[in-house]
Amino acid sequence: GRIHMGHVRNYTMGDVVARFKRAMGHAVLHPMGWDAFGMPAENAAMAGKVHPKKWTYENIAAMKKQLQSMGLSLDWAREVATCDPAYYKHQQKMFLDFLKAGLVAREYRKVNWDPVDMTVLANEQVIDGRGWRSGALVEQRDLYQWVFKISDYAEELLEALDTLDRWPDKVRLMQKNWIGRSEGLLVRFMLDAATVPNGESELEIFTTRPDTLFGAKFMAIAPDHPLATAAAAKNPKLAAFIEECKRIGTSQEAIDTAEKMGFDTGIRAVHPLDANWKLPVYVANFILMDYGTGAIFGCPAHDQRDLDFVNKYGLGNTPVVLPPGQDPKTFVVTDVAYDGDGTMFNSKNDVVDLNGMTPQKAFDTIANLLAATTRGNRPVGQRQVNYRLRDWGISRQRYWGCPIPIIHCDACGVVPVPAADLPVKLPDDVTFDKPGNPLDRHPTWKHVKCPSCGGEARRETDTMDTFVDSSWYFARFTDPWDADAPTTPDVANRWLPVDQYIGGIEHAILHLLYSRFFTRAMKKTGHLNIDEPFAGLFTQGMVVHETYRLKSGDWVMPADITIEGMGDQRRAKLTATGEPVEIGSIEKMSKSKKNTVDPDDIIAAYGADTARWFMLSDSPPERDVIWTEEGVQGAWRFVQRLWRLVGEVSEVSGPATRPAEFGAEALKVRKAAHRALANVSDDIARLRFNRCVAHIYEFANALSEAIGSVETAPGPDLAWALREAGDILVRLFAPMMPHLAEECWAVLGHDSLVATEAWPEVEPALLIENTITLPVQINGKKRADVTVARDATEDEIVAAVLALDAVQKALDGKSPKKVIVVPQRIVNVVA
RNA sequence: GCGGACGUGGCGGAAUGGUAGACGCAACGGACUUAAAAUCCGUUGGGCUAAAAGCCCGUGAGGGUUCGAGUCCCUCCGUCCGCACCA
Repeated sequence: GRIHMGHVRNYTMGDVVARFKRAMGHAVLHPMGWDAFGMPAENAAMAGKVHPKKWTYENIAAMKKQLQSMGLSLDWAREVATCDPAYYKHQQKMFLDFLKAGLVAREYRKVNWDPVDMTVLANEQVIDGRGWRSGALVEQRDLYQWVFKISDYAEELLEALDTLDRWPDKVRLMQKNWIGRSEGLLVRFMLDAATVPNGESELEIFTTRPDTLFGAKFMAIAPDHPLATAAAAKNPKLAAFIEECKRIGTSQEAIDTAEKMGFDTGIRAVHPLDANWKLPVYVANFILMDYGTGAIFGCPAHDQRDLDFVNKYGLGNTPVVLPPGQDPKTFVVTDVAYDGDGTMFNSKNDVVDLNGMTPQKAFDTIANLLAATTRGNRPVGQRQVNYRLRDWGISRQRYWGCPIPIIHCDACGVVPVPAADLPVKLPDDVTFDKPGNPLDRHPTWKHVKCPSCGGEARRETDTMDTFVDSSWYFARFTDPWDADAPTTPDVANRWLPVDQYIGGIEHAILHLLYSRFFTRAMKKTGHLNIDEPFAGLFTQGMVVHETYRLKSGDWVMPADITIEGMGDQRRAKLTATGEPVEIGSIEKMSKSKKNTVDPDDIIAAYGADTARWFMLSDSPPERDVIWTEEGVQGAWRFVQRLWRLVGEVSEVSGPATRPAEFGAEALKVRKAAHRALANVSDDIARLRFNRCVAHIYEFANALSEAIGSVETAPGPDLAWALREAGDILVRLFAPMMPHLAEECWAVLGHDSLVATEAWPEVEPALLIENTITLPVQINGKKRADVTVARDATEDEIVAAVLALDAVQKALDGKSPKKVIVVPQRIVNVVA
């Protein structure tokens, strides 16, 4: 099988990690070098709710100092960490292929802008709820952005989720919600000519509830809707309102506490089903320009936001969907909108009669009616599927990233860098002394000749989002030696998709969705011919640890404290000074909370095998592992025990030739070994490593007992069985504790490496018992056991059960109402 | 607000609708030792009981389906996660 463990930012990562490891003498358990050294700003900002600027420059200074102390220069770090020219060459080529295929666009976009760092924030950074998006630090700007047209694949990405049957439902659901498909209707409302600012004739809205058109009370448009802008030009109060919305709109607190605010523009819209029905057009702060058309019609009775709005502005509501069991004469909506199913009412005029229909039928009726009604050669209403998923903005105003291979020429416009000139490399001599993009500030780097006309031109100074790097590395891995192309399609198609991808849940949406898009884009451009990148996905938990904090609020490392007492009496103090320390919640290991355990310390104290064993044994892999000292010590003791046990086995184990017959003792050992083998094999395949560990403990306990009961020299059959058991035991734990296993394998007299040995074969006959013991229930409660032959008939079992004392006593001479025999499982007597 | 997951001993956790608590940690008792550590043996959900046998109660709370429910269904409580003014 092919397994990708973890998510590596790019192909140079191994090199970065390896070189740091060597340079620092530091064991790196997780390939996080890129985040830690390449992108301190992003990383720190996400982890610590700290403004990135502070971290960027301080961190780079700190990093520089650290590197100097190691005899290395910042230039060296940059060389390693920023860009593998080979990888970026192919990435740039692919970017240009995507461009040619219409998968890339340059959009004049409203972006979230960090005014202090002068950096565009990625979409996800603003909306993902982590840390630093406080209103004071984010403003909206209009800017050119390079985007990948992932929204072209919205439907396909959504539909194909059903084919990913080895992905967790949770991740599929998260992606489904992220794509956010909704079916509705685009409706063109005429505007009352006497009320419009500049002769505008109509307003197009998107709705998923055209069935509730008769409940309409108002229209609302986004503060940055063109109609709002036009109206504001002639209405200073409206302009002030819009300004206020924009100011508040970017702050998350404002959205959380969201008060619905609106401003009547004075414009009136004409109801599409009744030319005499005029609706006021408001500018409202809860309408998003990004979604639909940036305009809605409000039906307060059946939409909570609209209801909140009308209740504030006194516009009233008319219910048009009657909930089941309600009386149309008395049903009213006051504070809670009704968005459920029901029967249409209050929905009839000369044009159409919806009364009595289901909302779905009414939806279709209106959709068909408005599709058939035309104005100016276009239908008034048109079915439309909308997606929440937006195109992927990849432009970053940062140094750390793959340069976008584009040249801007005043005469020729946007010109791709010719293939022969790839890769576009980052300059080495950049300064980080000022905020903003060092590439843009660089004196010479961006000035180039236009490849098309030869005139003066400028390089694109944006670099790519590093998610681009991670979106196709798995394909590159299939043939990293191909110098000419990003992939060797034959090779990639043979290897991919990845059978089992293992990563953290934090990548559930972005990384995994981007990779799925990239796979499609690479298929379209001929780099791959597969549909999905990852056939199986497993999301593993994190290692977490208690946090410790001083009165002053400073966090303290676990290594610096001493813990006394137990349970509620547990108290911690600073080892050095005795100052009391508060024991806090268990959280993801992070540098900011200092609840990390240094891998060096673990390895020095217990060895890597113990660390691995503990992490596997403690919790199911999808759950977080709580790192505890006691738990690790327990694992360590077991390592010692295994070592002794294997030594004992090697002393008593016997001949290499298999005896023809096995006595009872030998058979018992063999059964234990093969049962453990069968169980571990099964659980490894299902990634249930904590159960594997339990089976190995059980087997080791059984083997110890068997050896303990050998008084003198064992007979040849037992000796052979012990030898077999030892061999199986070592191979069972070899994947989990490879170093120990190799040592043990040698002790058992093998010349080979256990790593190269085949997995042992189960002898099925040893898993079958001749007699089975069934629990006996009386009225569903366990009262006794019965031991019968494995192939006993149901009648024989019933007879045996009815003969039991406990059953006799319970029946008290009566015959049972019913006896349920579940073969190989249980017997239940219903008295 | 919407969506999802989860809730089992002192702790981490086992349990295709079929003996609840596998296995481990911690704790307690014992053996070994001058002693400690390590190691080995044993006990360990609660209650009734001197003890054993036996019985009763126990998987967040309440109800339901079933011969049988930790597991399935309904209501509620709690915790965690994701999305969040998406029309």
